[in-house]
Amino acid sequence: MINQQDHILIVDDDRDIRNLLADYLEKQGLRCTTAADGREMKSALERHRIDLIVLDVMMPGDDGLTLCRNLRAGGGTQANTPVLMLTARGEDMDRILGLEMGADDYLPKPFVPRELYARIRAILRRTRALPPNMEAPAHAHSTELHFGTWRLDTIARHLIDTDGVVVPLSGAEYRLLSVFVAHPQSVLSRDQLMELTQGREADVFDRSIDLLVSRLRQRLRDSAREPALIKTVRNEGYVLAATVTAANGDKP
Amino acid sequence: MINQQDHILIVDDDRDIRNLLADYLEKQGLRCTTAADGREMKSALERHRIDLIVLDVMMPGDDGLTLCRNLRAGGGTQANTPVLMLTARGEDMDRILGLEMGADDYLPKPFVPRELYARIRAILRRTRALPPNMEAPAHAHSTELHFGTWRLDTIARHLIDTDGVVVPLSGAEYRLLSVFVAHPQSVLSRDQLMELTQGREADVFDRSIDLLVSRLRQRLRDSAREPALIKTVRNEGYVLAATVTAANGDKP
DNA sequence: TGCCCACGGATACGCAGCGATACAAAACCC
DNA sequence: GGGTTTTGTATCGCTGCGTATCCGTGGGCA
Repeated sequence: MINQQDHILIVDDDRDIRNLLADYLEKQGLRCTTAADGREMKSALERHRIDLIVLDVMMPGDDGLTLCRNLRAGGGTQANTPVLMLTARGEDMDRILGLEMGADDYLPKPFVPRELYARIRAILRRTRALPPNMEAPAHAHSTELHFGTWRLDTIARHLIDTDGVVVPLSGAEYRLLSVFVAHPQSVLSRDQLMELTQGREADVFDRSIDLLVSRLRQRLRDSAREPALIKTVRNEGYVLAATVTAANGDKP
Repeated sequence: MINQQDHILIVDDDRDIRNLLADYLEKQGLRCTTAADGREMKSALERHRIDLIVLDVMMPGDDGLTLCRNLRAGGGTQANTPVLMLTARGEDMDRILGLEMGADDYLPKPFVPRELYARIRAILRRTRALPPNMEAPAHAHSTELHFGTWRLDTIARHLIDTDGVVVPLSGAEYRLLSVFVAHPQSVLSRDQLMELTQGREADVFDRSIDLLVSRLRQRLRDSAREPALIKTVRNEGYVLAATVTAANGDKP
């Protein structure tokens, strides 16, 4: 498969700065997405697998500090994404890096893009190293997700039906299903699914997602004709038409 | 969590290093105490409420690993204090981070103080974030780790099944399994596994990890076709699909 | 209503990634 | 130093997943 690029999300209200930084970083071989405010940032985080966020402190509406704190506190799947904060000189650096905010580094303006790139690489190198086993015992979130008549065991990475029969999943199938259960009842385009499962973009006439959905439906014993779980939305994508409830898989 | 300064204990036999680090960290707003050996460390722990210990591995007398293990096993009030281990590159990183030793992170020398500060912040943030009452189990020093139907005896370095039958492991097999057990449910790439088990980089078409996994699966009586424990994630690596719990191996 | 046609389902097939076995080199052990 | 155990290399075969292709179908439009 391809050399998976790191994906940077740049959040800044100034359009020129956003584009300038994105252009520079892309020249250095990074992949970039931009967002103008907290709302766009949130939506970008839902649509892409982001490796690092560059966040401006000074912004109208929610400022960078607030956004960073919310990100960390939110507990979403991307709550631990590294953050590099862009600050004006003289701001309270300690607080930014401090425990409350939880940024991974900061860069005072003005700066040269080269410096930004260097810091991004440094942070990525650090975080790339294995996360030390912070969460040894039972995970905060649950290990079994119920939807329809199925349970998805997120530890064993397989399905269990009502009779307790285990249905194994391949790696790609598990990733795809994970994405669906993370976004139930919302239509996911092929681009989004591609992005969220593989972190890469789809070629123009890529049908691999269709095929994967087809294989997943077989696993779920869901027919394409009358799908109970994964419904096709013509010209748009697919939807998981079921409610997902979290339950911990503790056995008595 | 507010203005109360975090208090770091630096344990290193080299006086210059101790002072250098303490000065730097104090400039960053942390409070520091230093200790030259295990005895001083113990006494500092009795006299102060320490938030994090920076511990050098290489020391005359008791080395850092021993001190860390004793700290965890001792069961004192500070038995769960986070530990950041300073190591020479190529040391047995998986054991350091592993559940047996119970360090929270390590930093290979040489490093820049800034890096140390960043990691300290990261650890404090993580441990702060944990609910206050879930004490101990995370890092309780234990000689036996349970996962699936197996127990891993980390002293004898072998496996025990439900019937008490002992399955021996070779050195490489044990190291690999330790890494998996220290990072359950996360997909580990071949590069990471190579790094953590051997401390060296993989050649382009190195298949030694595959082979080792295969041998380990045999030991665990886990088939590659329908793996219950070590699952293959195509193009990515392997994942231990089980929860790991630390238990002390005391038998009634 | 009937035709068109684009979209998506299904099947076939190829390839690269992985599993397994055999064998060689290296390390270890009396 | 010879035998044993462990670990890496070479090779072959299988399979998961992607591409190619064909077919069913459903909606738009006259």
